[in-house]
Amino acid sequence: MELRHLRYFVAVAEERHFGRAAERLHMAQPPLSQQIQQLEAELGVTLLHRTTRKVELTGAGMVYLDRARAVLAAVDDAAAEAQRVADGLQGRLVVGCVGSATYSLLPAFARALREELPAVDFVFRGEMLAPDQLESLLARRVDLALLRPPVEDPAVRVAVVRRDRLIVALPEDHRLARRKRLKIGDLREEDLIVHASRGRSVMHGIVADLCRSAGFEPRIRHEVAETSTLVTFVAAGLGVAVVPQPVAELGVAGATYRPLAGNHGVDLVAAVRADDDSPVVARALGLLVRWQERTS
Amino acid sequence: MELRHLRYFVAVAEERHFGRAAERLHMAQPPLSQQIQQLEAELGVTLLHRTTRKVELTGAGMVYLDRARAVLAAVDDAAAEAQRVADGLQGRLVVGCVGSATYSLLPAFARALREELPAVDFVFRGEMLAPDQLESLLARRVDLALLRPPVEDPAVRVAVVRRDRLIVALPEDHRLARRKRLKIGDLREEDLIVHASRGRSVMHGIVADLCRSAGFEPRIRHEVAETSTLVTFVAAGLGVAVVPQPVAELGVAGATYRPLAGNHGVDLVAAVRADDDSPVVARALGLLVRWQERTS
DNA sequence: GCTGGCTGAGACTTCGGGGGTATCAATTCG
DNA sequence: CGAATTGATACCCCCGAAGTCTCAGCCAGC
Repeated sequence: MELRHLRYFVAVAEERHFGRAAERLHMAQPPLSQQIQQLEAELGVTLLHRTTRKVELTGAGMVYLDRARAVLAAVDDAAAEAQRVADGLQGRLVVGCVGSATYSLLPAFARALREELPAVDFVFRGEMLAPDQLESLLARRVDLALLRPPVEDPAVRVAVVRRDRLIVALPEDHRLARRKRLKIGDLREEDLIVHASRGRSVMHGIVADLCRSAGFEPRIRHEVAETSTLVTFVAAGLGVAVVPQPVAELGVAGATYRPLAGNHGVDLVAAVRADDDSPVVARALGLLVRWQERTS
Repeated sequence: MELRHLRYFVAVAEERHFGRAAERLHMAQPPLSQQIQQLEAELGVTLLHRTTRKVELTGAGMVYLDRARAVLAAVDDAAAEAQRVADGLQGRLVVGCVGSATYSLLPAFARALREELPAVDFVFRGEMLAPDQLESLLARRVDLALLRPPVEDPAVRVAVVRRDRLIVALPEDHRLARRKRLKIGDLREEDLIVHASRGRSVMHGIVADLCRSAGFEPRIRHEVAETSTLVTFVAAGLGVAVVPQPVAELGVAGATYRPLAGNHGVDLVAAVRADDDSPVVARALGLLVRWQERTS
C-alpha cells in the first residue's frame, strides 16, 4: 500500500469516472484501473461499484474516501510543520535572563518573539546568575542565555546584544545624591551593595575591579541575589551600588541614580551552545542582533 | 512522496541506525539511505543528523516522526474501518416498522442489533403503514422494512420473519368476551375497527377478505392510523377488531382478546431493496432470519 | 598514533512493477 | 441494431527501487 493508491482512489471517487480521473492524474486509464484493483485486493474490500456506464462508491468506499483524504492532508501538514520547524518558525525556546536584562530587555524581547515567531513556544527564566546560566545552557535546560561577559567556555558562542553604561544607585537622601555625576573614587568611603559573591555574579567582579583600579578596596556590606532586592536595599539606605543603566528603569521609590564618570560599561551578550544548530535559536539570535543594530 | 518513505524514516528514527533499520525492513542499507535522502530532499528539510558513528533526529525530524507515525496508523485504521463497513459490522441502518411489529418485534430486534452489531448506527421508524414503507424503502429513506405482505414490487426482496395468528380484540364487557374462542361469522353483526383505508393498510384488506370469505360484508365503523389507537378504540367499546396476536401484548386496560377459529394468520416480512448489497442490511436480515428459525 | 572494525554514503547494476498502447466487452442511446 | 462510451484485459517497456561492491570517516584499543 502506498500513498499513490490513496491519491488515485480519491481522484476516481471524486470524478466518479476512471477516464477523467486518469486525465486529472496525468496518466492513462488502464494503469489507474489496475492500481484501484490492487488497493481493493490489499484491503479485501470493494470500494467502487463499476458498470461500464457509471462508477459509484460503496459504503466502505465512502468511509475510506474520508480517511484517505485525511491521510493525504496529514502528509501535507506533516511536511509543512517540519518545514516550519526547520525554518525556526515553530518550536520551543528556553531563554535564561540575567538580573538587569530581566527588567529592561526581556519584555521587549518577549513581545518581539510573540510577534515575529508566533508559533514558537518560548519560556523565560529570569534573574539567573551568569554561572548558573552557562551550566543550564550546556545542560540544555536553557537554549539562549542573556548574561554579562566574560564567557570563556569554547562550547558557548556569544553575541553582544548591547552595552550598558554603569551608573550609581543611591538613596534619595544620600549626601552624594546632590551631585550631578559621580566618579568611582567618590565611593571610597561608601558601603557597597553587590550581587552575590565573587565568581557567581559577574557584576560583583566588575564593581570590585573598578574600585581597585581607582586605588581602593571596596567596602562590601551587603550581598543580594536579585537586582530588585539590590535596589530595595539601596532605597532603604543600606548603601550604594554600581549597576548597569537599565536598572534605573525599575523605579523603586527611595532610590535615585547618577551617571558614573568615565566610559565604564558592561556588555549584555546572548550566549548559545556552540554546537546548537537549532533554527529557532538562530532566529531568536537574529532578532536580538537586528535589534541591537537598530538601537545602537 | 510515498508511504514507503514514511515507513523507512520511522524505522531509522526508531533504530537510530541505518543498518539495523534496513535489517528490520528486510532490505539493504544503501537503498534505505537513498530513500531517506529523497524524503529529505522532497521536504527540503534535514530530518536526521548523521555522523559515521551515530544518527540522531533534528528538531524537524522529531515532529515529522510523530506525524509520520500518525499517518501510518491512520492508514491502518482506514483499512480496518473500511473492512468493518464491508463486513456489515459498522454503518448506518434505518429500519421501518409496521404497527404490530413496533411493539412486539422492535424492542427485541433493537437489543439484538445493539449486542451483535454495536458499531452499527441504527434508527427505527415505528408505526409505518406498508405502502409508506415500500415508498420509503425505494426512496432509500429506509433500508429494511418490517411489514405485512403481499409485496409485489420486484425491486423489493422479502423474507418471512414470523407468522402471527389472528385474534379478535374485544371490549372487556362485550357479549362475545364470554366466549373462549370466536369464529369469523361471530363478527357479522359487530362494528369493526380497522387500520386506515384499503390500499393503505394491509390488515384492512385481510380483515375485509376474511369477512367476505365467511359470506358477509364487514361493518367498518372506525379507521385509525396507529395500532395503539385501534386498541384504545376497542377498549372504549367503539367496536371489535381482528388483529395479529402480538397486539395483545400492548396491554391496554379495557380490551381483551380471544383466539380466532381456523388457521388464520398473517406473515410479518422483512423487505429490503432487491439491489441493495449493503452488508449491514444483510447482517440485519441474517439476524432476523436466524431468530425466526430459533423461535418457529 | 596507528590500525581495525563500524557505519553511512556513493557508484554501478538488476529487475520488478508502474505505466503506456492496443484492444475487448458490456452497456446505453439514437 | 449499430455507434459511442467506458472499464477491464493483454502485453510491452522502461524507470526507479533495491541489491552488490566499495569507499571514507570516525571511534576504540593496543
